[in-house]
Amino acid sequence: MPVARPESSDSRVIAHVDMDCFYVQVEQRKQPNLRGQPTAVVQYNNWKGGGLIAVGYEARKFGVKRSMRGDEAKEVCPQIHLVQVPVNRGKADLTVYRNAGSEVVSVLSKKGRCERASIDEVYLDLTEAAERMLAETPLERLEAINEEALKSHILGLEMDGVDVKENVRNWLVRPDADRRDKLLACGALLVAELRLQVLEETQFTCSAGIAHNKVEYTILYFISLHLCPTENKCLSISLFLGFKQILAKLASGMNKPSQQTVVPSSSVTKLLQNFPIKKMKQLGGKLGTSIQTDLAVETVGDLLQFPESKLQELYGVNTGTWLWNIARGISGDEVEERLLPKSHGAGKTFPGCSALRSIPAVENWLKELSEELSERLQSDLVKNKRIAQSLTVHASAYKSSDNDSHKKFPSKSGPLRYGTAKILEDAILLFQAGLREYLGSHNLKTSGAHDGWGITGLSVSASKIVAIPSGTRSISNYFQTQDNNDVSAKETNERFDLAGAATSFHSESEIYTEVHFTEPDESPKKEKEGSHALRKCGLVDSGTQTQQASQASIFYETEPTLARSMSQQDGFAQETKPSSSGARACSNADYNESEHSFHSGEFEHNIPKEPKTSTSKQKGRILSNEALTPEC
DNA sequence: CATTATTGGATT
DNA sequence: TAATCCAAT
Repeated sequence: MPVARPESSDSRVIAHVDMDCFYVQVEQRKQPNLRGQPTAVVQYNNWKGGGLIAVGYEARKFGVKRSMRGDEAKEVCPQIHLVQVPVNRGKADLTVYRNAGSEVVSVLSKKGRCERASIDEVYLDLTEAAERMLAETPLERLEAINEEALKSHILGLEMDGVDVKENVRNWLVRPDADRRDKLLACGALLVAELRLQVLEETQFTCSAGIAHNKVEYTILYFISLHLCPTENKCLSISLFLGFKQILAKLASGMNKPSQQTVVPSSSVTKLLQNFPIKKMKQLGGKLGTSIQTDLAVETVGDLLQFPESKLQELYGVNTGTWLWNIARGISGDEVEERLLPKSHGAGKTFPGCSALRSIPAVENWLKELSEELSERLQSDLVKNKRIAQSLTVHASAYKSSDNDSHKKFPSKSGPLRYGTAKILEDAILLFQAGLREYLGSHNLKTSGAHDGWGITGLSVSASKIVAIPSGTRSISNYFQTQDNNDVSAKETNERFDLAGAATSFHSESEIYTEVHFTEPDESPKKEKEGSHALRKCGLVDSGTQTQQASQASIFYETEPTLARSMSQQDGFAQETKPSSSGARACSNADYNESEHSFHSGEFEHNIPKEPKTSTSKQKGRILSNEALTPEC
């Protein structure tokens, strides 16, 4: 539930920066010939042309929409360039976009507190910078104003036809403005600079809103979403909100991306008055719906009539006050300093007939997912000196036999051990625990026998990430929860020596850092599993169960970067891959969405991936070719 | 079971 | 801490 933080007469300067059709921009930077062309990014091309996850502005003019299928997009815009999301290990790989997002963050985080809100969005708290600017340079005497700042849209500012920029300039430097407006004006200047800097350093354009808190931004987001593409929508929304002039103005500027908009507090009340309640952040779901029905409220303005006490008794004290404040554009939501994600996850869905129906099929996919996750954890460790402590496996499933077919598949989690093989091993155990519970009394019998169940989604994620304080040589201290008995700190130390052996080298355009972990003399082999924490959780059945503390005991295996992975992983694969042809043959679900089968010429292929030589993958290719049905 | 893949946050 | 749900993009 939303929690209200007491806060009023808020003079912060909060900006929200949102990349324009980010994935498309990333692809266009990679292939500059796509610039100016109608372009969309699509993933998985073998079913109805794949799903669009980003649509460029040129393509939007043709009515191409996000989450159309590639085929539909082609229908309305035959010239469209469809770029595939990179596929690795049989699944979409968003790494390039994550990295591009990081580039942007590193520019935007220079002027104030910065919160990475998603892969392509950040919040900035520019209060201090704005105050400084105001103190140093009284706006009235500001000579050179960034051209970009002059293009700002000021909500509520009447545009009397003449020179728009002059109008904006006047607003920005208006001597009789109150302090809060002046701060916003400074914010607008700062953001203009930042956006230019982003463009210079990354070649990406972005749009931004500047307001006194996070909530006000919601409005901008709504407006930009709905006004952006077409004139028609623009008109209807304008009428709907009753702000024809302002919004029309805004809309005309929205033709091109790369805009910024200021929300002076004087404009907030009017804007919120007719703002649809369901579009407010946090109210898009059930709470929003119940407010609509309980109170017959359609817009934020409608909420104003209800006293705080009434809202509190209906929705609880916290949510009640939160609502009361929101209706008045008041929000104490802080911008959290956070440049890095709090968790990593790799997942894939297996819709329709692609559902996984055998344990080996599931294990194969868990392997792919675990590899990706491990790679990302490794990179996070090296780049950011952070360690994840918890591993979670989620699945969704159906059960056709039992009438109870819509039972939820339980998620399972436990301590995370580093190393691809360890992660896979634990992921499999967690999955099996989930499956047993899911199937209840059903005995899963032998590995391949599917008893009317199917897995329609799988994901493996890592969370509880903690930083290793810089200057620390050993990390063991940062893992253990108080009770640790059988794995001594000393032993863990021996296994992981971060600062000790870090070297870096260049490779193409990227910089990799290689960290050598010291291997324990006697490698912890299978026997070591007896002490694994999962056993303690009862997730594996073993007679020889060693008593084990619940601490996150982490065994680092050496993780070199490129070439090595083959031998090691293949070795492991053989170990874990329970069955071969038999079980595989019965499952067309095995690798049914591999990247090899696209319709030639229909897509702009993403940099031909180097043949990822993995035995499992090759087997998968062969299999999927014969197992693929036209629809599937 | 065809809006996928990820995130983050809150509740219990 | 684990599991579950919800919301957002």
